[in-house]
Amino acid sequence: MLPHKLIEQSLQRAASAVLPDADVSAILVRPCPDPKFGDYQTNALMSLAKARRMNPRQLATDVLARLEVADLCEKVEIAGAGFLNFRLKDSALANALQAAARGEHLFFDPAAAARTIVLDFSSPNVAKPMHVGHIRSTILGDSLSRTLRLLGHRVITDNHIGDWGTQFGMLLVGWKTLLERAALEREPLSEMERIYKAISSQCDPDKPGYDAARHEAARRELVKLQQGDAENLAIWREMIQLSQAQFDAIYGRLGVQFDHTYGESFYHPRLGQTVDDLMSRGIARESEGAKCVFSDGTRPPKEDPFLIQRDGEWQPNPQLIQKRDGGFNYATTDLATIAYRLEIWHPQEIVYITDGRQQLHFQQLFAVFQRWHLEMAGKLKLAHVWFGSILGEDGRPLKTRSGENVKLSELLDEAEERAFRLVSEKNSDLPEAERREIARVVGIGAVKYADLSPNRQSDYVFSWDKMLALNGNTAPYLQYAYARIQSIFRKGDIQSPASGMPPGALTLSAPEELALAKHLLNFGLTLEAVADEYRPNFLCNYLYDLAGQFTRFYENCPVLKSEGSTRDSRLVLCDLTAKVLKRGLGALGIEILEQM
RNA sequence: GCGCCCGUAGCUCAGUUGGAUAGAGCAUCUGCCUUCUAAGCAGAGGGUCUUGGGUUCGAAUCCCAACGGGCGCGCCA
Repeated sequence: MLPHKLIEQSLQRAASAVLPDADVSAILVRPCPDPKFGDYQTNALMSLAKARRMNPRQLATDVLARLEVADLCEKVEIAGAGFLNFRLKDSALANALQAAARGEHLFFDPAAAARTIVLDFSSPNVAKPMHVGHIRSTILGDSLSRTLRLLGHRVITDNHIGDWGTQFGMLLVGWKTLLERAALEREPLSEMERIYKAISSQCDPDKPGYDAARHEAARRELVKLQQGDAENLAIWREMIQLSQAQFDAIYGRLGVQFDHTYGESFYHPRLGQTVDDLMSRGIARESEGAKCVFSDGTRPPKEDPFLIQRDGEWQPNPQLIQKRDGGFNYATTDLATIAYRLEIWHPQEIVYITDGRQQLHFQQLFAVFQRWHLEMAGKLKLAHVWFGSILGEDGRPLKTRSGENVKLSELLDEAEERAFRLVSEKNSDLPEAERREIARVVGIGAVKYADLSPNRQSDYVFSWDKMLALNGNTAPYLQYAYARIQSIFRKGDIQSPASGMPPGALTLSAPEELALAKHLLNFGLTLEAVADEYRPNFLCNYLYDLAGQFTRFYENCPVLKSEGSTRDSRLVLCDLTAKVLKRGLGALGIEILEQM
C-alpha cells in the first residue's frame, strides 16, 4: 500500500482512539502545497475540532500522541492552527519506488469496489458532419472510460446516436427532391446536411421561406417511415450507414471506441409501452393533448425540476413524454434507454456526458425515472457530467445545427499539418513517413489535451492557435518528456533498467530526484480524483507537473554519465516516470512516441 | 421574470473536504545548446481574485446583495 494511505489509516485509527464517536472517514492525507511544510498534511483535525468546539492544536496534540507512523515518517509536526505535517523517510520513499520497479504497482491501487458503469457520450446526429462542437463529449467520455477502466471498473460505452426523429421527414423530402448523387459520393455528410438545411428552412413557419406544402410533405414522409414504408426505410438505412462510416473515420483518428451503438431508433419499439406504463401508474397524465409528468410535490419548490417561477408564482414545468400528435419526445427515448440498460447490463451507475444546457432535462429525466422504478432507489446512480459551451470568435456558442462551424476532420487535418511542419523543422533528417507518424500523434494529442486540460465546466472560445499549440502546457510537452527518457535508454543501450535493480540499491539524494520520486507517489490520488469528480483536467495538471519535475531532474542530474547506485537509481526514476507518463497519457487517450 | 453557470496577471486559464506567501501557459525582457533531444531550462516584471457586506482561527472557495457576461425555461435533442 502507498505511504500516504498507510499514514491516513494510522491517522484515522489515532483519531478514533481520541474521539471514539467521531466519523473519521473524512480525515484525509493530502500532498503539501509547499515542500517546506513536508510531504503530506492533514487539515481535517481543524474542522473536526471546530465542529466539536475543541481547541484544534490540543486535538492535534492528542491525536499525535497516539499516532504510529514511525516506520514511514520523520517526526510529525503540528503547525499553524492545527495542521499535521508528515515528512516521508527516505527509506519509505525508496521502498515504494522499488515495489513499483518490481512491477508490484504503478502508484495506484484498483478501486476497492469495482462498479459497472455505463458511459453515454459523443452521440452525433445522423446526416450531420461532426464539427468542433462534438469534440468535448467525445474526448471527455473517452478519457473517463479509460480512467475508470484503469481503476478496475467495468465500463460499458454506448454511443446514443441521433438516428430517429422528426428531422428524417425533412431529410427524406430532400433526398427525393434535391439530392445530387455525385456530391453524396464525394462528401456524404455535407450533401445530407445541405439538403436538410434547404428543406428545414422551408418547414419552419417562423422563417421567411416557409412552404406549407413542403412542411406537409415532410410530415407525410416521416409517418411513412415510422409505418415501415420500404422505400423510406431503405433511404433511412443508407443515411445511417453513410453517416456511421464518417463517424468511424473520425473515431478511428481519435482512437475512440464504443462497445455499443444503440441509437435512438433502437428504442422506438419500446416507447409506446413506456408511456402506457407511466400513464397507468399515474406518474404521467394528459395535458393540452400531450402526455406529461408533473411535480409530485415531494420536494420544496426551489428544488423541484417540475416547477418554475413565472409572474411571481410557482407554475408547472412538466416533462413531455408524448406530443399532442402522438409522436414521442427525447425524454421518452431516454427513459426507455435507462430501463433497457438496467435490464441487460445491471449497472450501478449511468453517466451522461453532454453540454450544460441540458441540465434541466436530466434533472427531470432522473426524477421521472426514480418515480417510475422505485425498486432502484439507492441502487443506481444517475449522473449528468456536463461541460461548458464552445464559443465562436464572437463569444456566442457554436450552434450544433448551423453549418458554418469548423468540421472536426478539418481541425484534425490542420493539427497534423502544423505538427508536421514543426517536426520537419526540428528533425529534418527523419524519413517523411516517420515525420508523418510523429505529426499524427503530436497533432491529435495536442487537440485532445487542449480540450481536456481546462475545467470541463468553463466555456471557451474556439481558437485554432489554442487548440493546436505545441509549446508550453500542451500534450507535446508531456510526449517530449517521454521521448527524452526513451532516448536515454537508446543511447545507453538499456533494455529494462528497473528489473535489473538489486534490492535496496535505490539511493536518492539530489533535490530534483527526491521531488520527482515524491511526485510519482501521487499518481493514484489523482486518478481517484478524476474518477470521483469526472474531471480529467486533474490528470492533465498532474502529468504536466510530473513532466516539469522530470525536466528539472533531466537538466540537473546526468543519468548515463553518473555511476554506480546513483546511475541505477536515476535509471529507475526515468523508467518509472516514463511508465506513469505512458499510463497517464493513456488514460487521457493520448499516445506516446519513442522519438520526436 | 425565475433557475443554472461564470467573473482570478496584458491575453487564455488552473486553483483537490474552506488551509499556510493565489499558480501555470502565451506575450514582454535577461541569460543558457563542443555535455543523455532547446517542442526545453533558469531568472525578471506583471494581482484590490468584479464590487460591497457577512460567517470563520482562516475565504478566490461558503452565505447575502449589487454590477457585468453566457445558457435554459411545453410538444427539437
